[in-house]
Amino acid sequence: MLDIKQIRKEPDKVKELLSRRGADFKLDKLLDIDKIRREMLIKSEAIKAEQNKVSKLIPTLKKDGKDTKELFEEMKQLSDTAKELDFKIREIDDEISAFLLDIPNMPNENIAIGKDDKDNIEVRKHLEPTKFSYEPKAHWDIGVELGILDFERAVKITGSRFSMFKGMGARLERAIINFMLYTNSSEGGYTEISPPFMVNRKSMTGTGQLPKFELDAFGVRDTDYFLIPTAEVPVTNMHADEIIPGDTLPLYYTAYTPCFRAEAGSAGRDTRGLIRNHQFDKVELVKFVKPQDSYEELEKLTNNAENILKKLKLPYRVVELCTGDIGFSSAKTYDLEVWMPSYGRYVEISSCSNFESYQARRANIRYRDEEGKVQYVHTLNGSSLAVGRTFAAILENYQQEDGSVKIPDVLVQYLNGLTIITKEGL
RNA sequence: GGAAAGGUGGCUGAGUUGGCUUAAGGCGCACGAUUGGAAAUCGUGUGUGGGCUAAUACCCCACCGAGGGUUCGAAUCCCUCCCUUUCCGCCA
Repeated sequence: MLDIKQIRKEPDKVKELLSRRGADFKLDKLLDIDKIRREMLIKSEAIKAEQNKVSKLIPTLKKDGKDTKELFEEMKQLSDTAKELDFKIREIDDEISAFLLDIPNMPNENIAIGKDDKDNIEVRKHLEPTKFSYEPKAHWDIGVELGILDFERAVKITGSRFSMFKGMGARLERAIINFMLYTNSSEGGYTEISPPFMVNRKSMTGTGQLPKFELDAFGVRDTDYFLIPTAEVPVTNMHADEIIPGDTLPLYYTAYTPCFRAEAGSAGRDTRGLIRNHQFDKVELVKFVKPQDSYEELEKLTNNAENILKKLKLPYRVVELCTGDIGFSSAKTYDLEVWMPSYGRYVEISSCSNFESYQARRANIRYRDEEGKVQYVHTLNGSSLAVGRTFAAILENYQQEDGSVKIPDVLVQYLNGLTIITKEGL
């Protein structure tokens, strides 16, 4: 969340930056109730100071046999007044905190101002879109024909927007995960984490999924737990309510998890194949860094994610998201988009963001700097990569005219030397 | 899921017949003294959040797992919840 002190100090700057997202957040109302709160707080604290003073005198008064009845009556009055004030302050606190939790992060000042994804900026490109001498097939056709994907049975077992990997499909998916994790830990220096796949409400709030986007998440019945929509949630919240020793920063983590998203609003788009499902696998990168390093770290993290695509020899481009398209908690985001022949365009496969102190403030993640001062860390994360979409991209970009699919070189060692998936080979 | 015990500052550990505790003592840590240097010893300091403020200076408020309550006053009494440990049950 945003810093209420900053909103007080430079309201115009905050308003201006937030307005670049294309919405109005009524900060004046927030500032009004904040002012009332502080006035009441000063009164309440003055009363408590008085109570403390008197309390220290009472034992002596009693010992001297003085009559304290009148004093007690006075103090009772004060105490009641303080309680009334505190009750109102608590109400305002709840109101302020609900308000702040619903306000998104301020976009970084330097990113492109825009309305939606049409205003995003292509930063760079790697490899040309794959060319075919025949009409390329979509991954859902390739996978089903090879018998490595089974959508019909997934729908039978669960429902629409679920998928199932079979035989070499399941093995290929596992190979992709292992390749990503291994590359991230051995080359990127990320520590591998295998976190819980369900988290509590506090964790979902810490990273920004709640309270505003509760409908997008799957809750677990009769509990207050949620299936994680991304490993970002458990891994970022690892350090919630902690003060991290400054000399241990930066911290790099990578985690493979399934991800569960209800995404009620997106029904109707990308209805076929692996692109938009309620459950998908993802390998995530998460960083905790010092504020002054966070933008350099974002570049490095994006490069780490790109590195996976490069090694897989998949054509992709890097897009800088404009102010109208960045996520709720993000200050700056690069999307990696892979070439998807069936779509005839690039499709998002990774999203790398710098959240600055926004999540750190929500989740209370701090560190002690060189001068011993406690301050909020900056958090970052990015997918490296979404596994289902990587699977789809491999099928589509590595497909052969006879319906088989070549295995990218870097994955061969994870498949015991297998170089091609054919129907006969199953 | 059942039973019991317990959650105190960076760690350890007192305090639970409510008020000389503004949380004792010890360890650790930081600085200083001592020393040729070190150890030992001695001294001083040692948290987080909030308010006020130019201030990361004073001062004030809050915090003994979390949240309520009783009281002039709560680490201490009451209620609810969470967690930990041990034992039992169930189970991969």
